Amino acid sequence: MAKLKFQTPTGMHDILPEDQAYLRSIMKVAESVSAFYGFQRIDTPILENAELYEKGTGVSTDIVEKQMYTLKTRGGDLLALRPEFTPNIVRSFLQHGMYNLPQPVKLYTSGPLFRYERPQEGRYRQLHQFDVEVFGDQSAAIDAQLIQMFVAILKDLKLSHIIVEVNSIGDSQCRPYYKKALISYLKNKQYAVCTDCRRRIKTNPLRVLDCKEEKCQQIRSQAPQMIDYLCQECKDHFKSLLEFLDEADLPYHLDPYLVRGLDYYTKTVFEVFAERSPGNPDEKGFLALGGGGRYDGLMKLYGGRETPAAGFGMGIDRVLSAVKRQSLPSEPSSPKIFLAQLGDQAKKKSMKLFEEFRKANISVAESLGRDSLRAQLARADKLGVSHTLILGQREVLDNSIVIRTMGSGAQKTVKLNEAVEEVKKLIRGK
RNA sequence: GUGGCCAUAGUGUAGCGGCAACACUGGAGCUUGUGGAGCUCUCAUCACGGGUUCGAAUCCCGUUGGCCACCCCA
Repeated sequence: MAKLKFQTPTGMHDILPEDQAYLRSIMKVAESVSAFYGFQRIDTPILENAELYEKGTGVSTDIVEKQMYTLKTRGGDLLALRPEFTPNIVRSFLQHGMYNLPQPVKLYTSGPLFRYERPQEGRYRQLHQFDVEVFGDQSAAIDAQLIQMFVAILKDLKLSHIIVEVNSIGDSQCRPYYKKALISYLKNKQYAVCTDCRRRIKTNPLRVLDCKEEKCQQIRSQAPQMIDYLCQECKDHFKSLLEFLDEADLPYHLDPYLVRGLDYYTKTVFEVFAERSPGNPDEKGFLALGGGGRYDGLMKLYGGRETPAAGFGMGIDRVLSAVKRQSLPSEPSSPKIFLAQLGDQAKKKSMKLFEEFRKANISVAESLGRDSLRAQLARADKLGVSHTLILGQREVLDNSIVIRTMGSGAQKTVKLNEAVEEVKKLIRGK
C-alpha cells in the first residue's frame, strides 16, 4: 500500500457494498410501509438558511448551539447543512402552499443529515435518517399511527426487543406553569444536582429531568411531573393517544421524564429503542433508533397559518446496526450462469452472447480479463453458479457452445444460437 | 466540548529497542481446453509527521482517524 494521503474526515464514513443490501432493504421496507399509510416522498435541499433551524429547532438546543455545520456563501448568505428534517419539510409545506391540499398532508423523506459531534459507533457527523411528517391533523390518532408505523417498519425488518417510550410535554398553555413549578423546585436543590444541571436550571430546566447522574435522578424522583400540570386539552389528547396505543396493541412505556432536545415539540413526544444485544448479558443497554412527536406551534413560528403537525425521524445507521446485530443478512441474488471463453475469436463472440443474455433477463457472470480456462472455471466455482458456458476456438468454428453442469461436471454441446433457450430451460427446470 | 483506550497486508492478529510473522482473502501459476483438494510464488518500507537512539513497528511529542465513557441523541 502506498502512503495514504486521505481518509474520511472525522465522523464521516463510506457505505461499502457489503452494507448496501441492508440499506436497500431498510429503505424498501420504510417506503412500502409509508406508502401503505398514504405518505408521499418529498426531497428538500441539504443546505438551508441557518436561521430556519435557529428559529425552529431552537437556539438553545444542542443541535443548533453546538452541532450545526454552517457556512457563508460567496453571496454572503448564512446557510447550514441540515441537522434534521422537520424544519425543511415545514418550510416546504408553507412555501408551496400545501395547506391548500386536502388535509392531512403526509410526507416522508430520507437522506444525509449533519451534526458536529464526537463520533462513536452509530453516532456520526454525517448520519442518515428516514423521516415522516403529517400536517393538518391534530388528532391523537395521528400520533398513535406514527408510532404504529415506526414499529411496523422495525417489525418488518425482523427486529425484536423494541421499546417505545412516550410522554406529553404540554403546550404553550400549560408548559410555562410546569416550568415555573419545576424551577422553583429545583432552585432549592441546585447544590444537590450536578454542575451541568445547575446550568440547565437556568437555560433549559426540562433537561434536568433526563440527566443520567444518580444524584440528579434522585432529585427528579421528587420533582413535579408535567403530567400533573397538563391543561385539559393536553390531558385529553394524551389520554386519547394512550387509548389508541392500547387499542392497537402497541406496547409502550410511560416516561414522565422524556422531554427531547428540540424546542418545537408540543404534547406528544416519543422515542424508540432497540435492545443492544438481546439475550447477551455481557452487553447491556439500548440503542435509540429514533424519535418524534407533535409540534403544533412550528407553522405559526415560521409565519404560516396555525397547522397541527407531527412526525418522527428514524436513524437509518442505527437501524442498520440493529439489523446486523439481530438478524441474518438476506441472501444476495447472484448469477446462476458463467460464461467462459477461450481464444480471441471466442472472446469477441462472447461479448455479443453476453448481451443476448442480458436482453433475455438472465444474469450471467464472466471474466473476460482472464484467459486460462482453468482460472475462469475457478472463478465460476467461487461464484457458485450452476452452469458454465464454455465458448472456445473449436466451438466458434462450428457455431456451438458447451454447457457444463458444475455440480456433476457433465457437459453437453448445443448450437450457439440456441444457447439462450437452452439456458432458460435449465434455469426453469430448477 | 471533556476524559480514556487504540492504529502492523484487503480482513483478523503476532512481534514489546536489533533482518516484519501467521491465518484467511485477493492475484499469478502448478506444461499450454476444464473448477471444487493440494502445492509454489506474490501483495505492508508497521496511519502520517517529527524527536530520542549506533539502531524504532516497538520509547517520546504532534497530527489524522477509530472506539469507549461523559454530553447528547439518530
